[in-house]
Amino acid sequence: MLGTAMATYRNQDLAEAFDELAELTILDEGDPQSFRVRAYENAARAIAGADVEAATLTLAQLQKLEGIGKSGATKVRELVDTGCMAKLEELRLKHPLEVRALAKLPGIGPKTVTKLRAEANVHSIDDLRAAIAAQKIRTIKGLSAKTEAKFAQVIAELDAQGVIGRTPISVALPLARRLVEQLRQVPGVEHVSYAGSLRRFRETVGDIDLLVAATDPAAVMETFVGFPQVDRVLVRGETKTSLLTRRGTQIDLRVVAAHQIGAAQLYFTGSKAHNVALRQRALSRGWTLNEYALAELDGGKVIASETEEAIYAALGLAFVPPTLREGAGEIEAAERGQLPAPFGAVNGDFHVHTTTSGDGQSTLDEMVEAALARGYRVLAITDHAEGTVSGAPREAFELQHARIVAWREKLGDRLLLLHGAELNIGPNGELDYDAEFRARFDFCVASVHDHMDLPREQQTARIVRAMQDPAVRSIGHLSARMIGARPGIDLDYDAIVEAAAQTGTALEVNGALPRLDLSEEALRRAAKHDVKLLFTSDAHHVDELGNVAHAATYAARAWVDPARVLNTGDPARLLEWLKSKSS
DNA sequence: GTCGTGAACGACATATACTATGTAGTATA
Repeated sequence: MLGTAMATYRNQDLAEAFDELAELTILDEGDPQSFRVRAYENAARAIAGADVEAATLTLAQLQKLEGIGKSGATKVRELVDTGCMAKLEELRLKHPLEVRALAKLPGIGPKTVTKLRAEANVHSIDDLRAAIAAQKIRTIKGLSAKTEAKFAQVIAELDAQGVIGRTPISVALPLARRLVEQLRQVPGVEHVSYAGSLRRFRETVGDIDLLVAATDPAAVMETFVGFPQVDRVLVRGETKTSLLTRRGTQIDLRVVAAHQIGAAQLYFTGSKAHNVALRQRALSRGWTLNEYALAELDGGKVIASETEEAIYAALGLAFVPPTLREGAGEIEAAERGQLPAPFGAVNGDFHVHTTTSGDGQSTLDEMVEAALARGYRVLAITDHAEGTVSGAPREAFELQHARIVAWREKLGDRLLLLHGAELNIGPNGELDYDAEFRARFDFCVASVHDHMDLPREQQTARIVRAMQDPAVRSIGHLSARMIGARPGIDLDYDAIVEAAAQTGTALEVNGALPRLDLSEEALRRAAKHDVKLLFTSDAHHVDELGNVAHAATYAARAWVDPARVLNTGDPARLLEWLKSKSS
């Protein structure tokens, strides 16, 4: 089976193909809402949510899936049977990756891309830089010097964040997990993992490093280069292969012997600064550390190589979690046994949407069942309030309240089910509904969804004002950034954190991968005040409840003290805080 | 491109605000 294209198309791969088709069709037709685009998106959703492997279905069976018609079914079969979809290939040629990167810049949509390509010969971000420098943008009909300046600013901001040309973790992590799963299927493979900055949980990654221990490296490489995600192979050797995916992410695969995997993981996880420090430490003990082993300088006798734990232990260090390996004092802390304590298990979620939100995909019942299955003690249902596009009117919340009350009878003490809402924070700190209606909720998270360009003072003031509302218990995705796509709003973090501490408002660490918000910077600032944190999923589907783990992993990068986090470990602290709003 | 009704064709269409331009494009959960 392996080595043939047929065995390798899982529902996720097929759904991705239709999502890509939708993305390319938006560019092609210049309309994000065309019926064709929506049909592709529906098809992607239908396949992703199917409870059978779509690749095993016939044309007729495929068409029985809601949202898949004749054309979609034919495209699925074509891709599964031939390893390629003509329509997709055609659009990829027409709209190369560089063009798609252009379309992802904030403020630039499909229409502008078309105009830039046709009238200024701009086909990439670099072309755009040159056109701006040459003042060519202002000569295009419908654009002006003002637009030109806006484009320049957008590029400058993304450059400052260093995200252009890097892959956001929201793309890299699911891709890496999928590749790991695929490589596990290869005969003779004993170990597969991802390393690099992705394992350290950085927001964006330059490439994805995969590590394999296998008896037959050649077979691994052979299978690897035939994966459906592959666009082209950059380097191919016996132990190292690099390739580029169709989304433009570079993947490096390295094959090592099973007994060397610990040293390899350590080396390829980095960071460089961490590795340098470890190697110096090894030298001071008369040893040498490389990607194969920790060994004696004289004679080369191996001290440790099979696990990272053994290598750290041999060096007299506590195990350093990958998230802390940045060369920022972690070695010294590990030596003294003063690494931050790990977070306890997450015991509740405080940012969860259901189908009451226009964009929610799981029902209240499904969310409650899933929370029970996860062993939660508390669950706050927080659907969008009227201030956002997907928001629900009062009546919908009243209806939901009745259903939540009914659930409470069944739940008893097992789960504290809170009726909440995600309130929108207006440009001046206004909140949805009125104070009387808001007071009926058990838990409100308030967050910013628009007016991203206000000056710092006003952004800060709107959030501080929201925190002063008696109904507001936490602030959601504080900066409203989208990693790699949109910078966060401009905020005076010290003022925010101080106000949060004063009002007893928790700050959410939103674990949705495109957000990871609080940012590391905000988390570090929060540590200076007595501010409480909540790890949340922002789940719109039961499958996304696991985002809380991302929040925890990410927060670990900022050396967050577990005592600051309300919803991990012993629930007593959490339950007490819930009763405590100061006003 | 899909669906449903009736066997070929029409319905489907977040809504709203903002920005830059002077009507269109983009962003938002």
